[in-house]
Amino acid sequence: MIKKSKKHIIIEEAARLFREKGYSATTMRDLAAQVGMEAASLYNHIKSKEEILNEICFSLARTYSSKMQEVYYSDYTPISKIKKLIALHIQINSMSSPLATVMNDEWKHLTEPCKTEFLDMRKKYEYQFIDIIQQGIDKGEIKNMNPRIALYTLLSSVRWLQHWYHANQEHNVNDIKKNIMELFLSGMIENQYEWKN
Amino acid sequence: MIKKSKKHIIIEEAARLFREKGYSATTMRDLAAQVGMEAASLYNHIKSKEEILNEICFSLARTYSSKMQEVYYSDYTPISKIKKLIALHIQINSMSSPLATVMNDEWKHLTEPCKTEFLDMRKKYEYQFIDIIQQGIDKGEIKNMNPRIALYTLLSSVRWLQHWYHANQEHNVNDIKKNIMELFLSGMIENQYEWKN
DNA sequence: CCTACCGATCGGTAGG
DNA sequence: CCTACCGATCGGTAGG
Repeated sequence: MIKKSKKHIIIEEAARLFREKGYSATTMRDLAAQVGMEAASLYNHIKSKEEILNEICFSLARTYSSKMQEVYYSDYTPISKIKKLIALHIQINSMSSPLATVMNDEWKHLTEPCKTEFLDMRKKYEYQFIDIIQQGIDKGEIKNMNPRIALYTLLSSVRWLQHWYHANQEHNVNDIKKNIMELFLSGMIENQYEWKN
Repeated sequence: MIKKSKKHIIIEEAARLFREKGYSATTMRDLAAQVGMEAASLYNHIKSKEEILNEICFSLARTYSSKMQEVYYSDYTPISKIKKLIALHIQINSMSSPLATVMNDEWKHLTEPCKTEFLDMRKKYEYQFIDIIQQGIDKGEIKNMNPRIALYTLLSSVRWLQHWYHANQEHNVNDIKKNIMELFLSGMIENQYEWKN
């Protein structure tokens, strides 16, 4: 991105407002004020409020998808693939960028046919992720667990990082990554402690 | 709850709509249609749209808080306390009730002074939960990890259950509870498998 | 619980 | 990029 077009700036500021107030509660006049122009002038750069949401959701969805293709067809072991994907999610969710929050929380305001297209992309991503987990189970690297439950729990678990961007001073991303990875891969229990009842 | 007052019904239907379309995008006319009356008639039972959101958020917040007091001051070990609290979160998030989703996703539309009051309740809850984890670490039951990171990851990880209420046929709640508990307590890696690099 | 209606504000357009 | 403005719809009220 060599030069930030006005459109680009508008979308960035919109993402910030959508994260803060939600898509529906954000008005074009809010956005115009943020960018420093009148509401009517926004329409010289964007077609509609809806278009902005589309651009946000799909740009990030494409990032996830292309990274998935790269990992899925690589030669790493299933565990290594999973680690790479978790790292990707942590990275994206802990960036100060509001894009992740908006995609995760506001996609339901997409309208057809974009909504279906978006959900299809997500479904494919999840399908490939589940397949990697299943391969890990088949190879004996991963415990025999329900791969869908494991996936949803994994993806869900790193979402809180979205809301933590303001406190990134306390721990850096690598610290957090290490903690979460350890938690998922080998659990929180000390090995010598007997907990099952 | 012996008899469902009209107010109770209105709040329940509102929660369903808020979950589906979001608080801001849900209109009082949508809600009126759902309940089977005119928009103006709603105001014989509730004071404002805002009041509905308040009731939803605080009723569930009180449920969490009172359960926390019960667990926090009990004689169980830290690990057992954590298991009880995770079970509570799984239970609430996997109920078909829309209350959990609304509280989690729409609290930002609360207005002052309710918003601050709500966040204070949440802060206290988190503080007590972190304290339990820290006690587990001090006792050597739990690995030495950052308790705040562990907590947020834990609480975040069960949220996907909210969106899964429609597919509850495939696995029952106990199945899911077992899977998630195992994942958190001892991880997804087979013990004999060497993964650290 | 309804009809009738309010002031405000919404996303967006016309025309320059 | 602005002024001026649009039809629609919002949360809510008056009065019965």
